[in-house]
Amino acid sequence: MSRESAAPSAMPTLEDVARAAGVSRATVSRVVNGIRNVDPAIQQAVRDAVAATGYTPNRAARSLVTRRAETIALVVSGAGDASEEEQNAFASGVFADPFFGRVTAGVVGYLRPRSMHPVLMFAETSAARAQVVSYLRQGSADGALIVSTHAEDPLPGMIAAAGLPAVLFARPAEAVPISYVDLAHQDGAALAADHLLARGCRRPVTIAGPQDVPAGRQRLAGFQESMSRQGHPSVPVAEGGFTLHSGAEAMARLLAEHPDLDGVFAANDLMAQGACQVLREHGRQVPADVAVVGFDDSSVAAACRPPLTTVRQPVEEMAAEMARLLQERIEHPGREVTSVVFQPRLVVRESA
Amino acid sequence: MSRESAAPSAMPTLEDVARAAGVSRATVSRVVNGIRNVDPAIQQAVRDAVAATGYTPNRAARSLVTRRAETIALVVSGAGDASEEEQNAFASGVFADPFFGRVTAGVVGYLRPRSMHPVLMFAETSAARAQVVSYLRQGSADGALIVSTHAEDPLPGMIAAAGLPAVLFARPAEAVPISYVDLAHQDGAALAADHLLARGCRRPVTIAGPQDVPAGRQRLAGFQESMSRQGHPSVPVAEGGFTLHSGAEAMARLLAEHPDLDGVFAANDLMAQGACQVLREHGRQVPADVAVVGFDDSSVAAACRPPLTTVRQPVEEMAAEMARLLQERIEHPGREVTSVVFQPRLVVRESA
DNA sequence: TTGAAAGCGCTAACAG
DNA sequence: CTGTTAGCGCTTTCAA
Repeated sequence: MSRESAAPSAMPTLEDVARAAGVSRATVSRVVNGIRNVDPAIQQAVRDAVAATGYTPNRAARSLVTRRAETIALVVSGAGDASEEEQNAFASGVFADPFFGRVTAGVVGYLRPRSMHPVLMFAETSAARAQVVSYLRQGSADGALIVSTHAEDPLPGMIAAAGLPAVLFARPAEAVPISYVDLAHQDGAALAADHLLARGCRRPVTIAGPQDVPAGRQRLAGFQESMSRQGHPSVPVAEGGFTLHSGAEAMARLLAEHPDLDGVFAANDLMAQGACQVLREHGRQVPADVAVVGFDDSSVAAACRPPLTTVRQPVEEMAAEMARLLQERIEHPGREVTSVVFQPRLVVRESA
Repeated sequence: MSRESAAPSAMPTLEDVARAAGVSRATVSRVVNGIRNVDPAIQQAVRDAVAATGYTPNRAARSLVTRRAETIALVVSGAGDASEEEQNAFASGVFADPFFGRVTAGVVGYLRPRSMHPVLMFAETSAARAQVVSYLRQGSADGALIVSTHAEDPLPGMIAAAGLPAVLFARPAEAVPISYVDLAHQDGAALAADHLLARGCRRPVTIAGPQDVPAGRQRLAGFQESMSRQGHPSVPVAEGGFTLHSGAEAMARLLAEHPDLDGVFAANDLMAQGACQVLREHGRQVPADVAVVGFDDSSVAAACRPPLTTVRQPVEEMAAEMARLLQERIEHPGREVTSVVFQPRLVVRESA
């Protein structure tokens, strides 16, 4: 038999439990919600009745009166307006970067112990962005955790304008009254510069991230500044797009123009991995001939050959903090927005 | 000013719109839900009122009466009972495999045009599994899309026993009255075997997936069977765990025991990539000295050096089909469970 | 400490 | 074609 019993229609309600326990709905509600001032004996009776009936509170009914969905949205946002095909590519592409998996893990790590689960949304088109706003306005979620992939992302502004609770990963390009968590990217890049120089690099180059993304700009600035302060005022730069492929291409360009380079700082691990591949294909040993430092300490850093020396961005902790900030904001809508900036640290492996 | 206006308390209701339009709640409800039989003039008046008031239907209220959450759960399930630390590792580890990103993309691709969004849940401990069941029983989601990482996963059984709508990715180890989508793994592995032999391999070996996972077992069986039929009754096997690292280790073992090998079939791309790394480190050229075929056609296949010849598993389409089957099941609970098996195909790149 | 009663915002008969 | 009327299942004053 592959026919299932129609369980849903038989779902017991508070009323059923109340009848079974010989008390009122209100009393059952109280013990279910752990409110004191209920006679221990009755409390036990209710608990038995709950077990006997297999009662589970109906979330919609509860939300209707509490005005809380007990759900938050995790939205991966982009800019622009992609075609439907590009949309799907966006969704798979996003997870090709281990970064988002870490964000997810951090968010779930915080939410789950609190019996909450994130609703996953992508917002790379104006229609999708409108869907996100409407989702929140419907009360389907109490707030949003937003991870933008572009600086000109209009979503934070839309959310702020609608007065909806949200927290961003990374400070937005233009000031918006929304809390965010971020990393001291410049400090991290400086760490990379210092390490490269300390191990004796004479001709450093860098594969920068996209310069229309704050993190990309800041990492480059931090690297250049530290280098410049230490006698390397103009380090060759090739811009990549935070992908493995773009990192490989950038490395090839750099190699062509500066064959004598002996150290490279890639603005993320994926590009560092691409750089390592190209370096090897050009017969350069890493780190013997060329030292490579990445950024993020994502899963590819350890998997890369050789394992990548990199700047650690504590994504999971940052994501958890984001969730915490959001919850705080949902509970206390009046409070000032507060942001948290994490400090990176260098993780030395074999590539430099 | 960083204080936001308290929008939520002022959310307009159907009543407000009705008053503004000079009609009844029911009429407003009708036009909002696109039900015919409403005078065009009134329809317009209502639409204007909706726009004027900025009305958005309250999801909880609607769910309460329709008994539909319009939400589905996407659960990544495991077996066993991990510690809290392992739990977080599970969550990040899951997304380290591009497979899950593709599943997510496929699911979202189907759901989004229907204004639905998945709630992401991990279920690798008994407590987490209980949370999933309770989440569904609460009516927080209308059904579940389950992707198991282990064969002994008890979740499908629990879901089936509770009579909750669900669809699985991959056929469960023991029969459970739940629909599933799956791939003809054996056929795919046979494709790989044929290709290896066709290009002249004389001493093939294989890096199998974990043998406690059906897909792992089936891919090995399909490969062996096809090989055996073509004169290679006992191909050397090393078992891996579907991770890059395990693939590298398996390759090293195989290389040590069978230095003359000239072709390897890895049961997934990640392991194939690990194999390529080890092969290169041992001075073997791919594909000149050793041909390598992977499985999945995940994002790493194209990124690998050299690009991987692999067996394509149309994960996105399978995931979308899963969502479709679930929706069907939610709408027609009485119907028989139906499953769909997809056919793999070979994607030839450079590694073989 | 407990119960009665009033909704939360919406949909869905059922009349008209 | 439109309005009236019941609730959906739950929380929460307010009395008792």
